[in-house]
Amino acid sequence: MPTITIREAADHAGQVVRLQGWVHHRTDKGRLQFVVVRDGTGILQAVAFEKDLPPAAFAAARELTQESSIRITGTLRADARAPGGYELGIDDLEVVGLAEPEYPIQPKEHGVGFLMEQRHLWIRTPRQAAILRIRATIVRAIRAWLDGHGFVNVDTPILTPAACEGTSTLFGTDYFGTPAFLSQSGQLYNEATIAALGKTYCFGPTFRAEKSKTRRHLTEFWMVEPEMAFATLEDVMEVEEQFVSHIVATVLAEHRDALVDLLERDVTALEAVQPPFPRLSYDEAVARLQDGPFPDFPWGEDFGAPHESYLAEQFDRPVFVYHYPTAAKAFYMEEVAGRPEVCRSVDLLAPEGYGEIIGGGQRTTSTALLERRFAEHGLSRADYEWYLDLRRFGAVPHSGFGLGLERTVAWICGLQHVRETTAFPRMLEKIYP
RNA sequence: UCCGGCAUAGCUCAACGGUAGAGCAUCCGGCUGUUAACCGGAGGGUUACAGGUUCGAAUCCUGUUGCCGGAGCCA
Repeated sequence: MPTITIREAADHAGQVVRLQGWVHHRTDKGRLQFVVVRDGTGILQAVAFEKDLPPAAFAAARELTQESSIRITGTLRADARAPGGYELGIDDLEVVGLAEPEYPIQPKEHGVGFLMEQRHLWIRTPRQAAILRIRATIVRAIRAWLDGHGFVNVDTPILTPAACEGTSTLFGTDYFGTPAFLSQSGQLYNEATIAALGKTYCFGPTFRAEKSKTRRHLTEFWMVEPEMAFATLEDVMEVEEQFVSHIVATVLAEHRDALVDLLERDVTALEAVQPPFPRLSYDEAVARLQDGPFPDFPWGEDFGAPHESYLAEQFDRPVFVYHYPTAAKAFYMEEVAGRPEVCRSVDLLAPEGYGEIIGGGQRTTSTALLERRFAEHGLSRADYEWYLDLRRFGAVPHSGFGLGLERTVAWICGLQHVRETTAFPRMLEKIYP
């Protein structure tokens, strides 16, 4: 007798099979019990008639509580009355672990505050499980595309001696008596590794101790940061549009049903994500804002969420905004030739109000410019001697970007908040469970 | 950190100055086709906390805490 998973149930219609999983829901009809089983791959209705089971097994079926783990055997058959079209006619049942009564999460509406407190159980629900599966697919697509395009995975340290960018707040810790910080970016390190390997990327957790409290912020999130030697801003945009399109196409190919059925995602919006993406200079973007609902938007300011949403709304696919004001961006950005007030940076704004999912640009090769920026940003030059070495010994034009995994998952899945994109989100003042 | 809102049974909510309630969940009973089943019964509360106003406060006022939404900042 084969032990099957629910995903492959249709292939076993007419056969006697074994299935193990958790009780998602039970309907007690007396001498007839409906047991809806969840096994991590799907959901299947099983039905136990008293006459078909050993008396002890049927008695156990009558006592099943929500989320009890069970092992059942029976005949799998097509039945239009069952959700999903297939049903398991139980002929024996074994309780593996009887769940205590009053499982907190019911098949009804709950508040998000309550669900986050129960996150360790909430992830069992089909919708949450589907999101985590899609996240895993996105991670795989990211690695597959980069690995297939000559990038070498070089992971960078999480414990770091100083700020990478100097702007955001860092989580501090003690490193054998000296202060250390949790990394907020691996980029600076990969500016070093590209001189050894050409094209590299790091992909791991990133920490920002910002007091940010919005639907697009986590204090711990994952970021993939590709970096390329001999690459310009224009090169990076071409890479980004190919890369993002591949990620979206992979999810559509593997999870269309989950997107439509469980997440109620409008997949036509995702199907539009094909290269090339529209390109807008910061100057043009500001002009659009001023001609639109933000006539007083001052040139030089960074965009807020409403501005990003307005710009992104005008296109059916992600849009690049490049050549931001130098003052609004990180210290390592290369200047635009002849216009030092703007820099060779580029952000990628996702459609449908999801905002910036990628930030990137061309890094400066000028030690003089870096030394000036350290002073302007209040950074200690001594912390960055190694970074200056990269300019002293064979500097090349180089560029890269960082893609926020959780924002990308939220966008592709059509979620209202990034907290559902990771199993155990870390948010402002929230670290349980 | 700032602005706004909310806090009543395990959950989702009602009661809005006059005896604290419902649905779901739980427990007991019934039912051979349920789809968040249905029917009958039971238990379940320091109305977030502290103070104040009042004959009387879940309700009005002040403070605290927590949560939700948004902003700034960022990916």
